[in-house]
Amino acid sequence: MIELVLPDGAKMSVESGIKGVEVASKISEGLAKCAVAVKVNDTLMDVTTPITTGGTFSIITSKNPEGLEILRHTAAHVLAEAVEALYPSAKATIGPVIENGFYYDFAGIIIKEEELPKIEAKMAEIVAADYPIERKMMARDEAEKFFAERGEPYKVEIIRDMPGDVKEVSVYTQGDYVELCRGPHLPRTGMLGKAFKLTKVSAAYWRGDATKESLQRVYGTAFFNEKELKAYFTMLEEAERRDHRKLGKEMDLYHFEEYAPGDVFWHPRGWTLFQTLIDYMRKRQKAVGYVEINTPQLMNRVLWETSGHWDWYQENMFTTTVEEKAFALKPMNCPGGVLVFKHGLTSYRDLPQYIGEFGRVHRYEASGAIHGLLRVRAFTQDDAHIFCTPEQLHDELQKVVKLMVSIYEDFGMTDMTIKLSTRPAERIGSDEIWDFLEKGLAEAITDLGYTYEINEGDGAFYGPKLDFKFRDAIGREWQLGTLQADLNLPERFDVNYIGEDGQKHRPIMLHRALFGSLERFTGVFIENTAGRFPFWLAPVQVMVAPVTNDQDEYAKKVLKRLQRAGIRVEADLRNEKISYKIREHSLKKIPVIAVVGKNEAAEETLTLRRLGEEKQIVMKLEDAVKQFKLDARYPSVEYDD
RNA sequence: GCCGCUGUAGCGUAGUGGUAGCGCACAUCCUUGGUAAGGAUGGGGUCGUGGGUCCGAUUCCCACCAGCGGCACCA
Repeated sequence: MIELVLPDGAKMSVESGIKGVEVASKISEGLAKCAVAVKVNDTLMDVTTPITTGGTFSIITSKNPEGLEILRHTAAHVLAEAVEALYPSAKATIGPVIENGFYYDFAGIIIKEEELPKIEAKMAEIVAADYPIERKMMARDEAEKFFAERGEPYKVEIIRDMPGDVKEVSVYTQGDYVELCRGPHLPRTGMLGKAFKLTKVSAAYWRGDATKESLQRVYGTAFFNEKELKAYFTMLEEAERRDHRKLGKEMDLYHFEEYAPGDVFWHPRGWTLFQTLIDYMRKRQKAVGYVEINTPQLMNRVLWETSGHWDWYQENMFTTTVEEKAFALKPMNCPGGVLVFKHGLTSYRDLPQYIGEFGRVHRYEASGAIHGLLRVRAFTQDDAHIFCTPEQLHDELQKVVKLMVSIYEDFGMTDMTIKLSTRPAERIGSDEIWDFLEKGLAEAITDLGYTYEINEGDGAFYGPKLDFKFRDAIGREWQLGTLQADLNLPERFDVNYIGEDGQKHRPIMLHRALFGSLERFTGVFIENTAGRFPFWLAPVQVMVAPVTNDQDEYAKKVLKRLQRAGIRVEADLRNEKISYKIREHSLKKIPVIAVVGKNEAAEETLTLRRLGEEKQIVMKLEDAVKQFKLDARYPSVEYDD
């Protein structure tokens, strides 16, 4: 006999070897019916696997997040069975659960999007057949032989590559289909139900390695009921409406041309937004001691060889040769910053130094990587390099993180994840330096009460980094802010400061960008706000709209008054009905429409309609000016008045 | 870069082996209307680019360019 402790603390004594589903039916038959899996001592197991050890015990149903993962994992197996049935040349590889669904990768076939309904129909047949899904253990060499005979070379490779101490593996059978898998799974294919859908096809590399063969990936998703499935697709459709590429066109912010793939043509309204972001950042940075520099776009290749970028990234650099001298467009601002710092001698008394640059950099991104404003070939970083002593490192890192978070809060962007990227396999600098810097970054974050995830081996070649990631409309993660610690560039460029002892010492260099790329930040921000910018950021803050042309003179007067107050204002004097103008400027997401008619002209007032609000407010012109001036102020910036 | 898909006016789209429509936008005129589309008329297209097949190609084939979805990459 073994003892199981239920979630409510109740203890249950059962014979060893009992199945999870049998335990469930002891509690209630209903529970047994909807049990997806069980959890014994934090290990998930199939409901049909004999339980031989006592301990904590819980039943996983559709209510648990683990339940949904198991459902989707089983859906992936059903997908694999359907594909192998429909495409005899298909070889199954792997099919994991991912956020919002699952996928399965196949070798030996090409599947087009229009073939997905056919596969879904086959999956439905497998569900209708309601095969029991059975787990059994196989000796490792037996399993290898078994899958080799079934013509599943990828399964064989997976078994071969398992660690040496693995002696047996689990396989799952549903009908004639057999899959190598750790499990657990739904007890029967019928439990998958109807709430699944294949969503897209794409290519993927075997084992994520671009030098290996290309596989056919099929993505899908599954839920416990059709209502949730439908809600998921509704949510996706709404998210697509927030796509910055769509809103960028609708709001007339920017466009691209074939002549310059991945390089933005900013329109007046988009550029105003862009410049406002820079203006805001400049004020925030100035307030905490940053200075600003500007360095050349094009610098001699020798500089990039010194910095190490040539060795690492020459494939991704734009280069040109003039009079037999090779130059490269800067892909980073750091060497420029280093040269400015190095120009002259710096005393320890003058550290730390905060040297900022709104630097435009060019990187030849792979053609398939370009994505709207989120991944471009020319972008502007709100870059800064901080030179400090090792003793100052901890404080300086914390200051950057605090400033970064405060800035995101001003934009209402609080849903971020912080990643610590550690030393890559190929790098420069000694292990002692990496140890010191990785520890410094980790402590800076934890000491401030934030948590981070580790991206093993994902650091830059010259140092570890903290990345601040945000999601776009449909949930893809994009890195915005970055904070990098670097002892290598100072070494390579022989950067020094004069210490108290009169000797030269090596400073630590921090690289940091808070927006990261202004272009990317703009894109993510558009998607986060669905284009409804706060007043202080809106490219056009107020649109003056006369009811009839009789009020044109008053409208012009209002326009001039607001312009003089520094408000970004336009007047729509076209011969159109007021409802037409309201509609048009609302669609362009202009925060305030100031309607002026006969009454307003007579009384020197404005009737204000704020975006998204039905109610109208009548204000004296001068009161409105005061209000707009307050609304236009940047958050977290001190104003003297 | 890899695999698949797409490319028709500024934007959104229909369509075809016999050189193209529609809506919005734009222009002119009528209308001067108080909170999400008033009406009429009109201009605008080498159907992504270059080759090929064909009597004839925007349509079929090939290459290239660009975009989209993933993968790989991302200092």
